[in-house]
This record gives sequence, C-alpha cells and structure tokens, in this order.
Amino acid sequence: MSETKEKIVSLADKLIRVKGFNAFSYKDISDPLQVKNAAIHYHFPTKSDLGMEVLDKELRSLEENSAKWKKLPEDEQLIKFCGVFRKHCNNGNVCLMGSLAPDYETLSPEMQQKVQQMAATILEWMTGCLEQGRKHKRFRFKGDAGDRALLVISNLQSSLLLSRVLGPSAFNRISRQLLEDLGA
Amino acid sequence: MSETKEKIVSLADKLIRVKGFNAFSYKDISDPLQVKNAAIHYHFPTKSDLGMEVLDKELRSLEENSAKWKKLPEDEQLIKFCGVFRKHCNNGNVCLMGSLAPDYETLSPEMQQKVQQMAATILEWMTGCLEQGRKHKRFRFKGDAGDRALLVISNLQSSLLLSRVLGPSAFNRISRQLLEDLGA
DNA sequence: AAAGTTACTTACTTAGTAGTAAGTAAACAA
DNA sequence: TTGTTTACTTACTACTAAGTAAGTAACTTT
Repeated sequence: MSETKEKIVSLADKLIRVKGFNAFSYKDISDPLQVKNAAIHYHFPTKSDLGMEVLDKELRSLEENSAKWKKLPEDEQLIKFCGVFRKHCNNGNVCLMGSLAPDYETLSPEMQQKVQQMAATILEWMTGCLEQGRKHKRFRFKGDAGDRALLVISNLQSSLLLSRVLGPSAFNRISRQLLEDLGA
Repeated sequence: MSETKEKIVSLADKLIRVKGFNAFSYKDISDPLQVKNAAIHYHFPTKSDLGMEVLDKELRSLEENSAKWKKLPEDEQLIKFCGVFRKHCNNGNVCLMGSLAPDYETLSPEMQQKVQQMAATILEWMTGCLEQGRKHKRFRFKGDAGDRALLVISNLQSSLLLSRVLGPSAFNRISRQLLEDLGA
C-alpha cells in the first residue's frame, strides 16, 4: 500500500469521526495531503470504497487488539477496551459506530453490511469477555451476558457522543459507573 | 404558523432523524410537499434556521411532557420517557441528540448552543426524576443521581442508534435492563 | 377602493460535489 | 532496451447544494 493511500484512509477515518461520512468531501482529504481529488479516486473509485477500507481497517484493529489481550484477565481486557474509547474521547473523535449509525440509511448496501458486521463482531467479543469474566468471578452482573454486552457497548458509544456536547467529563462519568456496575 | 411551515418543520425533523442533518436537502422537503425550494427559504432563510426551529419544537415538546407527567410516580414518569424513545424506535427514527451529536462540529454556533441546551434540559429533568424517585423508594441505585441520569440518557440514545444496525430488539434489550437496574 | 402583508413561484447564481478520461513521469520487468 | 505497471496530474463533466431577486395572486387592513 502506497504512503498516500494509507494517509487517505487514516484521514478519512478521522473525518468520519469528526464531521461524519456525509459531511466530509474529497477536498477535505486532497488539500491537506497536497494531492488532487483524482488521486483519491485512483485508490478508491467511489466514496463507498473509501468508507469500506476505513471499516475494514477498524475490523482488523479490533481483531488485533482482542488477540493481543487474550491472555489478560477479563476485567483488564475491558479496561483496555475502554482505554481505546478514552483515547478517542481525548482526540475529539466519536467511534465509527456512533458516527455511521445515524447515517446508516444513506450508506451504500455494502457499507451497511460492513457496519452490521462490525457491530456483531464487537458484540460477540464483549459478550465473551463478560461471560468468561463472570465465570472467573471478575465481574458481577445479573442476566444474559449478551444483553449486558449490548448495554456496555451502548454506554461507551454514547459517552463519546455526549462528550461532544457536554464536554469530556461525560465520558469519565459514564465509563466509571459502567465498571462499577460490573463490580470490576 | 402556516400549514406549509408546520409541514416543513415536521418533515425536517423526520429527515434529521432518518438521514442526518447534513444528508438531507431542501429538495427532500420541497418535493413531497409539492412546493419550490424557495418556499422553504421564505419561511427559514438558512438551513440553520430550519434546524433551530426543529430543536425549539423538541424543547417545547419536552417541557410539555414533563409538565404533563409531573404528578405521576417517578418510575411511571421514566416509563413514559422510555415510551417516547420506543415510539421513535418503531418509526425507524433516532433521537435528535443521537443524530446531531456526531455532526456537532459541522453545525452553526447557534445550533451547537441549542443542542447543548437540549442536552442540559434532558439531563436536568432525568436527574430530578431519579433523585426524587430514589427518595420515594421507587428507584434503587448507588451514587450521584446526575451521574446515573447521564447513564440512562446515554443508554436510551444508543439504543436507537444500535437498533438501526442490529434491529429493534436492541432497544428492548437495553431499555429492559435499564429499568431493572434501577429496580423500577 | 387603495395599500400593505402573506405566502408563495419563477428563474437564477454561486459554489460546491463525486466522478472520469486522457496524459505523464518514474519505477519495474522481460 | 522496450513494454508495462504504478501513482499520480490536468482538465473536465454532470449534477446538486444552499441561497436570492423579482414577480404575483390572494387575503387583510385602513
């Protein structure tokens, strides 16, 4: 992958997280990288293709992280996961799901499918983490682990959105309660 | 207010909730209402003016509801509040905060301020509801009521976003746990 | 009856948007 | 050394966006 191509993808990632998929244009990428918009079309024929690459990169990063954390106790895995969100919060980003879910109806069918896949992958990982963590007495919670996983993801996602509006303290207040409620 | 003006506002509300503020255009409003785009500019000179009216309408509806529910027990007030979100979920809508927070950086300063005001208003109401509800033994939860209010709002907001991607069961799974966790 | 006001339409401008076709310079392969 | 591929640029198209100026028909006020 060429250097320019990588820069395009990571700038697109940032733009999706800061302005939203429909609010950024090729100019927002070509200007700072000092290339022409046709250079972006060379690497990604359509905007959807670019969006797909951003999503694929996120999915790869997810797999990478979960593999890296596999041996850690489940409560520490969850803290690492929260750490990713904390970092995004500090950078003024929202998560990809938080940015793309509101725009879902305007996305290409292939992007919609990929967003679904990403949601399923995150939910699967979180469910396993909570389930194993409860078995190993590192978490305390009632009910189905899948349901609880949905709640945790929902909170992390919203904490970034609300931090936009209410300031970064929102993230801290939400994530702290989240871990407390799980007895972590 | 003329009939057309009301129709413009409620269609804009719907479009913000379904496609997002930056993804809908005046054509999306003028075509179904069978007027020209200049008719929209007559009532709302700029897109920001239109967005402001949608936000003002939402704030009025919020005040209306909280006044209407004032005499109810707090757990029933919360269930009513969840009911508003359930209805949106069934209509394929997300909430205004969930739609506008990701686009926050692209909004006009006046819209940003109004979104902040809306967030503060909701948070204030929810904090009061939880605080009073705990005092009257209708809710059971630890910690600061304001923090817990943030958590509840965060969950309701995300439940609509995730329902887009994962289907409407996400809303039910999240809202059920929410009420259970409060002992409601 | 005259003058204004309301609620538009007609017709337009300006400034983008994603996307494309053809050309080019440099690196690489046969 | 020739041919091919890579990674672009130049220069463009077709379209859509928000926004505006001027005109008009109907209703309201004086």
